[in-house]
Amino acid sequence: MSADATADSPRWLDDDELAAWLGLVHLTLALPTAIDKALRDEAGISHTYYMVLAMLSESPGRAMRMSDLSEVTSTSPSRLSHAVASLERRGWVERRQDSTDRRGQLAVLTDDGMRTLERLAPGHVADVRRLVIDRLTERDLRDLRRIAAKLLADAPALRG
Amino acid sequence: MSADATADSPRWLDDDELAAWLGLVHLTLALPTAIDKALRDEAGISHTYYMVLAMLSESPGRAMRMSDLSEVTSTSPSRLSHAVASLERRGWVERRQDSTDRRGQLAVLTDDGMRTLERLAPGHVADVRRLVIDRLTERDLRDLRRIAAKLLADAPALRG
DNA sequence: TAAGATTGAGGCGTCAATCTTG
DNA sequence: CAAGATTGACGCCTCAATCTTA
Repeated sequence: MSADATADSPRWLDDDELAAWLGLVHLTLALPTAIDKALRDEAGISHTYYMVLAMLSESPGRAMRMSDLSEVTSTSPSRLSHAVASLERRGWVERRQDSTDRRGQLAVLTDDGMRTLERLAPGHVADVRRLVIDRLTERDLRDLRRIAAKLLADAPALRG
Repeated sequence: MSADATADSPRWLDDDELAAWLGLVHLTLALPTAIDKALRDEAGISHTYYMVLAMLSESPGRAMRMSDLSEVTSTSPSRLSHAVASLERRGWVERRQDSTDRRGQLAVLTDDGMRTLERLAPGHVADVRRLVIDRLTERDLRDLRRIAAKLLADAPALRG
């Protein structure tokens, strides 16, 4: 990190660069806050927890290995462990040993967890539309996909 | 929140909308993590704390009212109180009563805080360039500013 | 030795309650 | 009563250490 930290003359950001950066910063602060609050009011869980339920629901057998689940949710192994432990206490997820590799653990969505997800999904999608999708044009969405893909691609620091 | 939560047929996201949304989600998860880690390794503070120091440094007298500081850093009053308390313990910020309105508190950047900011700034800007700015074209930056502005403008849920 | 996963401690943020001043 | 700000409890995330199996 910070390879230029000791350089004498760092290249500061010009006005356009700063505006883009600050826009992105405020977005990364405000958007998770809004989404988290909506889900917390409805079901007492964060967006990360919601994504765990959602990813499991679309996986064969409603089950995934912890390590795979960790990747698709952009979550560290430790964070995921805590999250699944918390969801297990609520009865929405169960853990089983992976039969093919005894180091692995499988997270499985319970019927109760599935019902919770189905109860939350419509409101969540409505929030996503209201906060993001419906505020943007087709062109905006295309540009957003392109920019996000560029920033996430081949960026060790921004991916697992 | 979730005005359509009880609707029978929510409008689900199509593939393009979902790709844009998930791109934004992974960005809002990965980017703060990377920026936080860099600053934490250097000085033991989060990006939010860094922004507090940065905003104070550019204010007249290196001072701002808590409520104003709260707005420009996209931070709740409570969160800011905790942050300034923590920065005060490190000796980087001090608090004073606002002389014009005795309800108000002024956060003031100390000399030590200024030195810390000057030590961190070059590395931080280098990180921002490496992770974001230098990966995007002029056109990308223009599109990013436009999209961020749209999402943050007139959105009660995404602003103070 | 590495890979998969967990644990407990400590830091940060939210929430609700509270205090003071306008 | 409203506005500005703080506090303590609780939940989530990071980090480092640990355990088990490959």
